Amino acid sequence: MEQAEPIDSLMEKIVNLCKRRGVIFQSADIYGGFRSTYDYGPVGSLLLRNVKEAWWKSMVQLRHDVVGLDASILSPPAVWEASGHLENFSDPLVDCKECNERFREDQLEDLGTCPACNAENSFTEARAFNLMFKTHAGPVEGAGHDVYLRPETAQGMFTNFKLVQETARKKPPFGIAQIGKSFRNEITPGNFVFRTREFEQMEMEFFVPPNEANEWFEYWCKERMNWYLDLGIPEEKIQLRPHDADELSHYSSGTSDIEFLFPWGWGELEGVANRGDFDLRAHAQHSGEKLTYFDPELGEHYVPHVIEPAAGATRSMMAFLLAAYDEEYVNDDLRTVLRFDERIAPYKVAVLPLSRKETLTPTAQEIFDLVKSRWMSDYDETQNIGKRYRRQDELGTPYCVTIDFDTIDDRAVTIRDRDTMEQDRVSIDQLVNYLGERLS
RNA sequence: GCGGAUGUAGCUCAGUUGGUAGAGCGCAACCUUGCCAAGGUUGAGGUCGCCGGUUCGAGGCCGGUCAUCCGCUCCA
Repeated sequence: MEQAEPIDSLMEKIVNLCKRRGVIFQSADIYGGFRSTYDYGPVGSLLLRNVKEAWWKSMVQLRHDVVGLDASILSPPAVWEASGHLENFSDPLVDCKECNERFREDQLEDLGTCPACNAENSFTEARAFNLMFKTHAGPVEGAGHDVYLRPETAQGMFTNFKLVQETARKKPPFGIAQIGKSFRNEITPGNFVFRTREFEQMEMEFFVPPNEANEWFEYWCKERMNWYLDLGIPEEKIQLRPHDADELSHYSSGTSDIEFLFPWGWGELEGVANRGDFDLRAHAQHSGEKLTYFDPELGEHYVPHVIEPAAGATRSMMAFLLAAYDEEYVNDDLRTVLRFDERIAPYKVAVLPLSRKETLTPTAQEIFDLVKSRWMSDYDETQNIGKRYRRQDELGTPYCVTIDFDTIDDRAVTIRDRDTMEQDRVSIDQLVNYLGERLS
């Protein structure tokens, strides 16, 4: 069997597989692509959804002390003045008055000489290039109509803190969780979907009494690490790294990153930050609203402190892809398998009639109807069975159900396991039970 | 943003000194009573990233632009 040229890097294999199998496409592909934006295809949209649902389940559904929120993406400048993003969330840029080239001030070797045209002392004053996308609301463009696309989902939890706390009748320690898109005008996006200007976050703000902040910080670091491990990220590819004092964001008094070992090195999947009372205090000050909690037992008001586990949904999805990727040789043929945890796998079950003969079709349809109402399933009847098994392997489908000519007589099907490649003969009556014991 | 490289079919690539495009795999249809990318037949699919220039003629040359990769820098 002739092999295609081996592709050297794991990233290239992943990008290639993502395009071939409908996981991730570059946006506006037919127009030559648009930098730093990606579209999630038929398989990728399932995968991303599963990552988000696994997060939501562990953070909201299975807890009594966290509630959900879905806040707006557009927000007025006042929010970002209070949050500090208008002031701090920027890079200093200078322009050369001679050649109009633009540079990052902190990257220039010699502040007096332009690297492009060698002009002396030609730079403008440093100006902040804000990383927030700005647009305008209503028909009139200009001052007073500016709105911003949120650069993080967190502020929605802070501005809604009081409403959520009162309507959900929660008292600290409690959290507000949100999944949604955020936008940052990054100067240097890259590494596939790792750093993009439009991305999806999974953030939770956990409000605690000030004296409990440190223990909750430790708690969430451990909890979040376990989430990745539980979903199949191997221990040697994930680490918790505390930030040095000079790395801290403007809002943070302590942060640890959960990092994954990407092919290019360690990269952040999630930051667990101790934001103190920075945000609620700032919003209280700017809005004039009282954002405190009255503790009836202590008989006093206090501003809760915030522990924030903020994860990247899209980059986590890429980490799960990379961690799941596996190759092995079967009969001298390369077999590519995505060994996803079944909760992450795009399709849980594939229904594969052994032949396209009319005698099998009704039964195959019957079985597809049976499984698709419970699990996201695929149906494939083209080409030979071996080829179809390998296709499902590349999508990480845990179980394939095949219908053969005996099925018509004995009402039993063959279930093939992705990881062991072993087969079980199971009666159709028992099929849902059999799969239900193995899938969530 | 800077430096370097690259861009030809869904994927991986080949296209000799300019003479208007090929392969393998994949995909689709049919045949094969068939369980791990099998075999046979047939077929779809490309204005060679995009725009402009030079030329009788450009996938090969020139300019611009968009995108990707590597390095620097930076950053959830």
